[in-house]
Amino acid sequence: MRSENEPDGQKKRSFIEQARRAQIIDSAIEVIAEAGFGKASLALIAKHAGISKGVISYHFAGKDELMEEVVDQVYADVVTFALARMADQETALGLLRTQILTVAEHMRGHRTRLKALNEIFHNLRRPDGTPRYGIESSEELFRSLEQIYLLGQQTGEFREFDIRVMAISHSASVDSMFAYWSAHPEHDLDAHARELADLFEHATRREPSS
Amino acid sequence: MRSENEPDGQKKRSFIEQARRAQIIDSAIEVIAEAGFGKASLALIAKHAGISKGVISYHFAGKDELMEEVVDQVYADVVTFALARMADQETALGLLRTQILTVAEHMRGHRTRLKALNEIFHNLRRPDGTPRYGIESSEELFRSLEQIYLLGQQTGEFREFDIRVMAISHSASVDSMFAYWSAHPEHDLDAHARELADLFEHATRREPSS
DNA sequence: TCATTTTCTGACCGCACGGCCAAAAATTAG
DNA sequence: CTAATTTTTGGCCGTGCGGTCAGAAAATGA
Repeated sequence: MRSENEPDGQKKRSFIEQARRAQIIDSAIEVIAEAGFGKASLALIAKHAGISKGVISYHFAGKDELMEEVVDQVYADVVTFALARMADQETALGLLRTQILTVAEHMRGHRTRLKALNEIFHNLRRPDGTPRYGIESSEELFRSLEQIYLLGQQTGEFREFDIRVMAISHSASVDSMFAYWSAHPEHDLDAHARELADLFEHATRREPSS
Repeated sequence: MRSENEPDGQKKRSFIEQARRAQIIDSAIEVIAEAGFGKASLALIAKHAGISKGVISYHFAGKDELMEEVVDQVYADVVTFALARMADQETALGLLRTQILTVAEHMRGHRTRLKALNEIFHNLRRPDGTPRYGIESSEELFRSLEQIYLLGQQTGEFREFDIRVMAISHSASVDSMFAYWSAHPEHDLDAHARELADLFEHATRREPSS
C-alpha cells in the first residue's frame, strides 16, 4: 500500500506494483518480438503474463504508455552498456570500433528485446497518426556518432567527409547487422561486427597525400 | 467484358479492370505512406479512391493480394530504373557509384511510393504470422551488390573484405538515406548520395602496399 | 431494343480491438 | 479480527476491421 509520495509529488510505486509492471513489460517484449507490433494486443500480452487484461489497464495509463515504457527501458540498456565500454577509449578510431563491437556484444544477449524495440520504434504512432518515434528520434544517437567523427577529423586521424552522412550510415549499418543476424542465427555476429568496424575504419581513413 | 483467355490460361484483364486496379493501387500507396501500414484499412483506401469497399474485394482476392501487388509494382520500378543506368558501367567502382546515385535519383521522384513499399516490406505478415517480406526478401539485392564487390576484388580495384557484410551495409545505408531525407525534406539528397558513394569508395579501396 | 454480363453499392456479418468497471479477492493497517 | 485499501477478474462497451453478398447500375453483345 502506498505509504509516502516521492519528493517530486510522484507516487512511490510499491514493490508489488513495480514487480507487476516489470512482468507485464517482459511479456510485452516477448509478444511484440514474436507476433509483431500489429498483432501484439493487450489480450495476447495478458495471456502471456498469465493475468487478466484489466491488470494492464490498472498498472499502465494505456497501451501507448506500456509501449513507451518498453522503449525507455530497452534503449536505456543499450546506451548504458555502450557508454560504459567507450569510456576508456582515447582515439576516435578506438571509439568508433568499440561502439560497433560493443553494440554487437550487447545484441547477442538481447535479441528479443531489440526486436521488440525496433517493432515499436518503427510502428508506434500518436493518436493523431504521426509516428511516435522514427528516424527523428535517432537525433541523439546521430549527434553522439558525429562527435566521434568530428574528433577524428580534428585530430587528423580521419579524412574530410560529411559527418552527418557517416553517422546515419553507421547507425543503419549496425541496425542491419542486427536484422540480418536476427533472421540468420547461424550468421557470425562477431565477424560481422569486426568487418563492419573495418569498413568504417577504411571509409574514414586519412590517406597520405600524394 | 472478357473476350478471350491468355495463352497460359490466365484471364485477360479488361481495360476497365486494369484501370480500376491501378487506381486502387495508387490510393493504397498514398494511404499507406500517409497513415502507416497499421491504419491503412480497406475503408480508408476505398474512400481515398472514391469507390465502395466492395470494389476492392471485387478486383483483388483480398487485402494481402493488394499489398503484394503494391510491392511488386514499386519494387519492379526501382530495379528496372537502376539496371538501365548501370548497363554501360564497366568498372566495379563505376557500378558501385552508379547504383547509389541512380537509386537516389529514383527516390526523388517516388518518395510516397517508396514509403509505402517500406511500410509493407516491414509489416506485412502471412496468415500464420510469419513476415511476408523482411530481410530474407532482400537476398536478390544482396547477391547483386555482392557481384559488384566480387568483380572489384577480382579486377584488383577493391581490397579484401567480406562481400556479404559490405552488401548488407550498402543496402542499409541507401535505405537510411531515403528514411532521413523522407523525414527531412530540406536534406540535400544528391549530396548525401555523393557522400555515400565516396564512403563506399573509400571503404573498398585497395591501398598501395607498404 | 432487349438480354446478358460486368461492375459497383452499401449494408451486414463475425471477429477483435482498447478501454472501462462492478465486484471479488488479496493484502495491509489498526 | 475488522475495516480499509490495493489488486485482480472477467464481462461489457463502442468502434473498426476484412470480407461477403443481394441487388442496382453500367456496359456490352446480339
